[in-house]
Amino acid sequence: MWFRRDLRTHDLPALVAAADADRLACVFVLDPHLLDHERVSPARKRYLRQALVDLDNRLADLGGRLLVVLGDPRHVVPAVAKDLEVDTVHVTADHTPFAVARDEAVETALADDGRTLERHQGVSIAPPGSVRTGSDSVYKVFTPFHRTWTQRDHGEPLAPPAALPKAPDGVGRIDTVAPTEVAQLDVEGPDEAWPDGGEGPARDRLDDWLDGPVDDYDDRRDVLGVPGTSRLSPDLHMGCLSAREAWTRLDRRSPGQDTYATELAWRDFYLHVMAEWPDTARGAFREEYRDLPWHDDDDAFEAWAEGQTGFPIVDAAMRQLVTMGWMHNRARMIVASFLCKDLLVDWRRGEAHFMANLVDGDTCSNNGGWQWAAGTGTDAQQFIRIFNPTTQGKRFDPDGVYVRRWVPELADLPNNRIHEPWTLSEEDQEVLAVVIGEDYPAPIVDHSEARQRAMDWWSQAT
DNA sequence: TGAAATGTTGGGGCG
DNA sequence: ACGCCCCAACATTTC
Repeated sequence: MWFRRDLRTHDLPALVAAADADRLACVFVLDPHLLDHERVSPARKRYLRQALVDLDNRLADLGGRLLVVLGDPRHVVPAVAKDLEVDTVHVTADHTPFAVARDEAVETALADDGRTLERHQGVSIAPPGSVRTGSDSVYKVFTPFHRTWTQRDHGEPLAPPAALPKAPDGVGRIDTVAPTEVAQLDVEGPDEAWPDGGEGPARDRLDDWLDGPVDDYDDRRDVLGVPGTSRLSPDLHMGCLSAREAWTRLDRRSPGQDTYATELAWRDFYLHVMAEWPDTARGAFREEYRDLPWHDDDDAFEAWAEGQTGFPIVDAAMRQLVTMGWMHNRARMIVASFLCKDLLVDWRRGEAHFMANLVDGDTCSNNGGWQWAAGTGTDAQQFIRIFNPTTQGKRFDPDGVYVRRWVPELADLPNNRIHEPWTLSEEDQEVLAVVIGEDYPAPIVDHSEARQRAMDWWSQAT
């Protein structure tokens, strides 16, 4: 069993199948890719380390253990398979272009020695490609996808195996590192802000979520200053939770549960889109938007990334991202619109910045969300969708709780100014010690001018 | 899971 | 009591 982003024992078809063998080794390969500072957030490394320890403990309870091997899986997996003389390597199929290419390479190398790579379902709720239109194509629009997807029987979650087979002889010869000793992932961070990784903490979070908060999801999911969302995204991304189990355990007793189920469907949708059209990982889903003349404006990008745009709601969100490794979904939409429309910076730069900082950074969901914001994706509208950061702030952070938390220099502003501090009189700026341009940046763009510029740019380019 | 412009409605102040 | 005006709140249309 080769674990990747399925670090759990519950509802894991690959593990159930692997547990049927006479002998079983459980392996995780720590790819140098997972250590790249430019691409993987510290919160995510810490999560991964804790998840490996948790998984090792769980496997131990079933009579197994987790072998953590350092290196490139393209070499490590075939080599370990050879050393242990295994017939079959079981995996949970992953659908990003990177994962698909990696698995094909491993499959080929295994086949050279007569071994098999066996893929199982388990990242998404419905297998990619299985939800199809009447004309037998993959859906490009969410709403009809959702209709079909909801009617589908996704099956019942599987229990963990009762026990695991003995390890193969020769397992002691494999060069491993104990899960508790993976120094490369030993990252210190603000404990209260970073989620603990692993199936144990993830299942606790799911239990707590389903125990009540999910029923208020409909009303509270867009309120930025309130913990009204599930916060399960890292658990689902790393596979410490089965999305299918989360979905199955909803009993639809409240609008909140229905709305949450729809969010799980969005996750499946973007995964299905990526599996079918892998080029979307590199550029616009819609061909006509692949060569838009985005502005290569480094100063604007830096101001955005550092939370120094002068728009409180944007700056709050960007600072939350860097500190927590996480950002509220409503805020993700706001900052994405700001980067793509107000600043006209290529959405792929924002996508990469998110991937490098998010604890949950998921290729499919992140890409789908960015393309939604940029207007290049499956949901492209005839009109150009441009968020007004001030309006969004007033609507979704009416009391300024979110802004005050993440932009402390604005904490003393009254509610009716907190989302547009530049409208304070000079006297008020002095009194409140928030002089615009000194204590807090002046807005780097005039939104209404930027909006017009974006609309002109869009009509020129398309 | 948009924003802004435009249209409609209804309450309150006032002559 | 009534008409008129203003304006906020809400709905619809347009981009």
